[in-house]
Amino acid sequence: MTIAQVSQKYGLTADTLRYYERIGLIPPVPRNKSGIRDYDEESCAWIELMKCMRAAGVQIEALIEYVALFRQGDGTQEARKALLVEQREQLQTRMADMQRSLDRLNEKIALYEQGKMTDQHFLRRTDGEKGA
Amino acid sequence: MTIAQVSQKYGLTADTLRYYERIGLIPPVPRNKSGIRDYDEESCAWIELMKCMRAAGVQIEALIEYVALFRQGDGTQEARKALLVEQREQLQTRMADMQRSLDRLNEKIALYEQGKMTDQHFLRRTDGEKGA
DNA sequence: GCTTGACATGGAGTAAACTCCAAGGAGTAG
DNA sequence: CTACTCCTTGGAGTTTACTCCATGTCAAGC
Repeated sequence: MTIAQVSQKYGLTADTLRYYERIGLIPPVPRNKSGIRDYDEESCAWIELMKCMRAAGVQIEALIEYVALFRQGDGTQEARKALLVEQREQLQTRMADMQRSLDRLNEKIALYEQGKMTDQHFLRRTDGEKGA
Repeated sequence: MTIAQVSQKYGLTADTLRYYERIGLIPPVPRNKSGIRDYDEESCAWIELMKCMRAAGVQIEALIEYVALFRQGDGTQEARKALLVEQREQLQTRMADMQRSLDRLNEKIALYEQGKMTDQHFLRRTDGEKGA
């Protein structure tokens, strides 16, 4: 597959795909004799994985390190696992933060829906002080 | 409360607190006769709210607009509610992305835990192609 | 009265993650 | 052969959200 096709397939720009490869977020992509990228299934799978991780906010640095360990191979399983566990924890923490935020948004929206929002009332009671 | 105390209380630097006020992420904080900020409960509540929203990744732009509408008052309830609903949707989308990512991390970690990770095996089977 | 320390402002600098661009090569259509 | 399009690289530019800094003010302590 050409870079344009992969770009289309995953909704990432060609620039982003080249950028990901350049910084080591994905392993080097195979090239044809003219030096043009020819993405195979493995490359695509890496891209899809990284798209998923990035969409979830996992830091590029951590992912680069994972790929580096992976490419190094021999005896890096423990380190890789530790890295994944660390990222999982961070992810769970962020999700908990988001849940708290979501709860508050829901409360506020509910107040608006109940029509309890004359401006002056809202001003002092729910946002400024008690945070409904 | 002084800026130092509020900084301490919420774990945000004084620079960040001043920055938030400057860009309108929170309404202007009351000052004493020397022009020094004297945070009251309402200011603190705004800060706490914004800390929560920011921790969840809600964009500053949207929050600034919310505060602007809020300060404008009269007849902006619908717009404010729409804004909150929009942010709630984005938050839910991001949480779903994170859940997908979390599921994949859990799968991978489980494989490492089962000791199914001889390098060559892992290389082709789970990461490169099928993405376990 | 002078020093010290916290706070003020405006503006420059930083980090992360892209995003864009200039210059050039390779394959195809006419 | 020429034009065209898509690809290449290296490097500069952009956006978001802070973070740091120079310079200055003011109240309190010695």
